[in-house]
Amino acid sequence: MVSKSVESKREKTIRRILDAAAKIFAESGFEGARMDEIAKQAKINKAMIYYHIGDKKALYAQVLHDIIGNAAEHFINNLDENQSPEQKLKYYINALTRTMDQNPLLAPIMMREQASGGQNLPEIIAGDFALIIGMVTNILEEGAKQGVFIKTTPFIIYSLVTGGVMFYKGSYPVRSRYAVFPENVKKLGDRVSGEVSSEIEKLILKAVKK
Amino acid sequence: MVSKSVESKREKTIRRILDAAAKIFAESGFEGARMDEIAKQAKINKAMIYYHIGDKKALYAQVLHDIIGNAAEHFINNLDENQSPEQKLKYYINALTRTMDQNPLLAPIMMREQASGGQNLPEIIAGDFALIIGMVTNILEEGAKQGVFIKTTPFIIYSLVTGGVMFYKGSYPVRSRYAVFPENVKKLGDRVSGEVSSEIEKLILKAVKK
DNA sequence: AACAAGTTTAACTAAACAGTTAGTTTTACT
DNA sequence: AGTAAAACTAACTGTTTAGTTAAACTTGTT
Repeated sequence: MVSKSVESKREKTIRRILDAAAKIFAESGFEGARMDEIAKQAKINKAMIYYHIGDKKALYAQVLHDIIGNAAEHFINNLDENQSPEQKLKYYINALTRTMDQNPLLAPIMMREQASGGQNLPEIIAGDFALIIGMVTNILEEGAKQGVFIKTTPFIIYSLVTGGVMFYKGSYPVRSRYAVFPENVKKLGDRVSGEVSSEIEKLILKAVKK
Repeated sequence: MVSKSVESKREKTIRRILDAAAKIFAESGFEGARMDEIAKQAKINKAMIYYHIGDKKALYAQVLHDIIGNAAEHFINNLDENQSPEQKLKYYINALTRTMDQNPLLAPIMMREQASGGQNLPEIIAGDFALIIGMVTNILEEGAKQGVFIKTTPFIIYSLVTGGVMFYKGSYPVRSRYAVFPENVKKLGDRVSGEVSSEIEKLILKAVKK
């Protein structure tokens, strides 16, 4: 039988590996990530990755599930069905920005996954995305039915919000690296919850309200 | 002296290399791209890349300049300064979507560059982006000064539009691959100019108009 | 035709890489 | 204390990769 302390040691090693892997995959992408570098970052022997988790693909799938799967679940479970469509749409933008700030690796990993056409995206994760898209679609259709929202293509709204937030946050390293960018851009940070979220909420609601 | 026909032969080889490289870099990213695969795709000997252009980094920089630099220039030169801020903002969205459709490699390459924090982004290309951001900023500030637009953070509008368009277009392979996505999403294509552009123009203008 | 400059090729090298293995230490349980 | 399973380590292997080189071919010029 496996005792508690052995279990916790195992879990600790796995946690170190997954944290390091998420960081390296976010920085360098699947192809750019080096197993030796992940091991070094995690301060464990490289063979431990193969022992506890598996090869590079298995490790990547695990990282995706860890980061995206949990976020998606949290997202949907916390939506209050009794709120108005306006409030729900605000909730979505607010929850999205907070999730992105809480896990800064989400934006780069999602962007890379999209750029590669989802070559390494497990179907379960695609299902998580589908749930969120369905949620936003319902909010917008409910609003249109109630006559508070204009008729829109929900996926376009979803794209503007999700893509916009990812773009804003993801552009931070580039914005801050190069001196060529204008000062009004250079003074912005990488935080999207808070003021940025408020402004996006206002803009999007103004756009869709009847 | 270098004659016409030698020159055209040289140019032809370089063109083959750059076209192949753009495709492979878009599909696989900088780290994922293989010099042998680019050579095979271009139907030339791998040594020709090093002879005519240089190493992998130089090739990537050349591809970026070819795709982004030209687009950015075209963008700014075609803006009609005599138009109203509303018309200019519409022009920007319209030009962006047409550029994205004309060059399908732009979206994935830009997304990867952002995800990597611009690790391989030459400063000249960053300057091209800065010009476009400056253009959008001017349009929005001009509109606000004239009292036709509300006061906004221009870079947020820029992010919503650019990120939104890239997200919509970039998500096409994932949307069409997996059966889990709802039908209202599955029926959408990857084209962003035309109907998608019109709807984004309407939404964004509605959002920023006083 | 002879030459030189530009272009192309196939074969090569050295380094980096994912993944393995045999042997060692740690842990939990009796 | 003894033991067996689990966790770990260092050194290794075979392959893939970016980049090179020397020799051959092509083209324009005299």
